[in-house]
Amino acid sequence: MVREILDLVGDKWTLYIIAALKEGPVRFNEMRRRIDGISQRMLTINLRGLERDGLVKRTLFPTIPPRVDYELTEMGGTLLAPVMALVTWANSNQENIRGARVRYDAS
Amino acid sequence: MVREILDLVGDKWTLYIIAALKEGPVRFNEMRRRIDGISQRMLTINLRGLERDGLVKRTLFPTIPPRVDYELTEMGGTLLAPVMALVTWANSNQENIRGARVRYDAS
DNA sequence: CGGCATCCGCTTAGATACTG
DNA sequence: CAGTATCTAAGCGGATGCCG
Repeated sequence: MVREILDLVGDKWTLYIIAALKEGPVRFNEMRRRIDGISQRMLTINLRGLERDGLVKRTLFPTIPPRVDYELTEMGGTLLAPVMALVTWANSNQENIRGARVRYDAS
Repeated sequence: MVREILDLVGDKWTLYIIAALKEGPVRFNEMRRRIDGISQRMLTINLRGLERDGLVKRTLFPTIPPRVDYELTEMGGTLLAPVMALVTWANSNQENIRGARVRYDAS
């Protein structure tokens, strides 16, 4: 079960979705734009999963055209810190990693 | 590039490998046993990738039979904290997530 | 023991088209 | 705008066999 959850939070897109929601509610297409490279299909599937797991809340405004807001739930908010720690780590270590790769590939 | 790194840490097995190395050097087959469900092939491939990225150090002892130790590099060690934060989060929230799923599936 | 090479099925995700 | 449906290829990963 813990395994299942780690597979979830360690999923390719989950990190980006959580990070994209850190400022507050975001509409569907706005998220697509924020998460470079994600397809409509993948965003939908992953958002459904996160909603099912109680990490993301979906709010439909039945206007025309329809509007849907996604935001972190309370539990989703508690995941933000660990996720952002990872993002920060990635930012600060990109140079080191690039260097390591160059050295490795050279040998 | 940051994207590439996040894909790395968000990889299915990376989190487990890093976590498995937190106590110190571990031999290949010992890791296999610690990481439930990973195949030899996947462990090898992922360890190579992490070695290339400078996160894991591989030490070969040319004895018979051969012995190979894997351990976190200094940079790999700095990734431990964020990763363990995620693991801890997964542990503390498994009940909430299970509950959320039951509620979602019921509706 | 700690791999690498090959084969292969099956999931996954991207592209595309369609809808309320 | 925010999806759903369908198709397809690409690759992920498991199984197996062999090797130093």
